[in-house]
Amino acid sequence: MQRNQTAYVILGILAIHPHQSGYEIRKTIQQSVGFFWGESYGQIYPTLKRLGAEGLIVPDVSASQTRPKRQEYSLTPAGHLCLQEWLAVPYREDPPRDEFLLKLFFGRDAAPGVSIQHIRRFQEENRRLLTTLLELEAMARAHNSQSLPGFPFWMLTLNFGVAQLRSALEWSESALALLSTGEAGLVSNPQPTNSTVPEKP
Amino acid sequence: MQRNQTAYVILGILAIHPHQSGYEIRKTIQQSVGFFWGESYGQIYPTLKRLGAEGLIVPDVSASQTRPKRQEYSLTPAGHLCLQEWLAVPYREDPPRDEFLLKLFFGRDAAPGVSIQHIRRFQEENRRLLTTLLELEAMARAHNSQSLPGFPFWMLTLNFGVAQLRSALEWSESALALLSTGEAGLVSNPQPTNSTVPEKP
DNA sequence: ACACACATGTAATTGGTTACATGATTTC
DNA sequence: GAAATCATGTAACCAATTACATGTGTGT
Repeated sequence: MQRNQTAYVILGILAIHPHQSGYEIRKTIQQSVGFFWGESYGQIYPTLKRLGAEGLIVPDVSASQTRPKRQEYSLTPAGHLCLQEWLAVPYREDPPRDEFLLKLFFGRDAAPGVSIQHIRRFQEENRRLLTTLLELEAMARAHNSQSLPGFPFWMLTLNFGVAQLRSALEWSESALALLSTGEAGLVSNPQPTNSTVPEKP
Repeated sequence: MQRNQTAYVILGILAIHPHQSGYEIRKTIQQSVGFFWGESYGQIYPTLKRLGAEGLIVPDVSASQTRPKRQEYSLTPAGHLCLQEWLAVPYREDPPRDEFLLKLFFGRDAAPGVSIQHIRRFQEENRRLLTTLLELEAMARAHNSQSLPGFPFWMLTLNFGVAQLRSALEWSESALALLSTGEAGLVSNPQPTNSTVPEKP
């Protein structure tokens, strides 16, 4: 097996952004790959220790300007090599589990209106996420970036997210339309129907 | 806490299709919700026992025509109620983890060509899955179904899958285009470029 | 005779979340 | 001086996969 995924995210983040502490690494993860990857402290701190013991990262001793005590780390050459090797290995897709789709699939056995509610929530969350991603994209384009060597890859994943969300939102409209004829029932929350899918500006 | 997801899939499957054994339940899962949900035997058999002990399902005693010894189960009224309650609870989305996107994101640090390889594989797998789903859809439409009360929900999830896959495939084309200018490197496997995205017939 | 699909299960391990414990620093 | 956020960590728990063990029936 040997799937230490957490370790590799940390290596990858440190490769882009050296001298970060566990706390910062987590924040960076949330802000950059957050929409398709998450890590908890309970996973990060122990892994940081382990990576240090294996010589893949080193705790920064210098530049003790840090206000509260905190430990920053950087990649060693061995760590960078390790990251590169992992990147070359075919990706492994872990078994998918989408509770939203599952509940929808079993919608026949749900009380009337339930599935519609789920789809509504799905829509709202996807809209929210989509606007976040579009903002991120705009910032990235406008701001510095561009010339950074990581930029195209970062854009690629962003574009992927945007494309998936748009398609999910389109689907959700047709899904609601389909269920409204026949389901309906007690459909609360008519909602001011805030526009529809955000478009790129 | 309290997310017994496995238990609910089993209840849901038995609600649609009673008198199934653990082995069959697993097959049914793979064939129906397989593209967004998976279960292993190590999870199914113990859960079956537990659900029996809780009175949510009953082992079928009758109709012992089954060639090899095997235990079939059916929902009890309590089990059906339990399923309904669970369906009404807002879905919980578990933290996303997409190793493909992660490796792509760190593509800057990969050897040349690596990211392209990943995308190629991604494309192939999505094409395969898409054709499978389209076949399923065609069968479902043509075949019996239609009138079954579960049909619209089943279609909804299928349509979702198809939409997501199409959008992913479109994205992958543009991604390859983007990486080909600059990456390239030693791009093996020029591949006979088997058409592109399958269209609906 | 051999292999493969049917069929049921258990044990070990792991990957991961959650909750808890603790304390410093900033901001209101 | 209270609250929020920065910051690091540990322990308990759990869901799930994997590998193993075992045996029957079917087809070649």
